[in-house]
Amino acid sequence: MKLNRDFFNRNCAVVAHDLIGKKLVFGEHEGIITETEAYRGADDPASHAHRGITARSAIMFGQPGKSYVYIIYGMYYCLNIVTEPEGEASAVLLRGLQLLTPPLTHLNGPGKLCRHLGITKQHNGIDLLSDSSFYVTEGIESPEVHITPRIGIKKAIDKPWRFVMAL
DNA sequence: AACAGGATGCAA
DNA sequence: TGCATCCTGTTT
Repeated sequence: MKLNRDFFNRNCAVVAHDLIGKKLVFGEHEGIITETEAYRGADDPASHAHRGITARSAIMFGQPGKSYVYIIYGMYYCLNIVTEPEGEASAVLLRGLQLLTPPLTHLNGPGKLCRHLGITKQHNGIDLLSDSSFYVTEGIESPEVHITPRIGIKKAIDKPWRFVMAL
């Protein structure tokens, strides 16, 4: 059962928490989401949307349930899902995936995740609610979730907005 | 522990 | 035009 718009139309930290254990489908690839991070807008210095709308960050202000793909350090793609009502900048970064399709490995890190799935900038702005091959469905019933500060950033490292599924 | 690789956006 | 950045693989 595909997650509906209301699931993403909530506070990004709540969505990031609830996405743990859900199943991501991307073409032939399927996997359980094991690690996420929440990013907000003006109140979050670590977010691309911190300084307002730019060509890159505009999607974060848009409709919840859409994909946000950006290039980091010039070579890796990172996959996010837009959350909160239109006009409220926020997104959830997908950092970890337990593959259900070969090679059944655990993808650790947003760059590796996108590289394996074949996600590129052409997958930016896709509506996961209306796409037939790129979406999120129910997965594990009640996974145990660990909450920690976000990693890989230098600002706002105090906010506990990283969510990891317990093994 | 340091760094290369190199798109993007901001300050200058 | 310069510099920092939501990363990763390779080399000290």
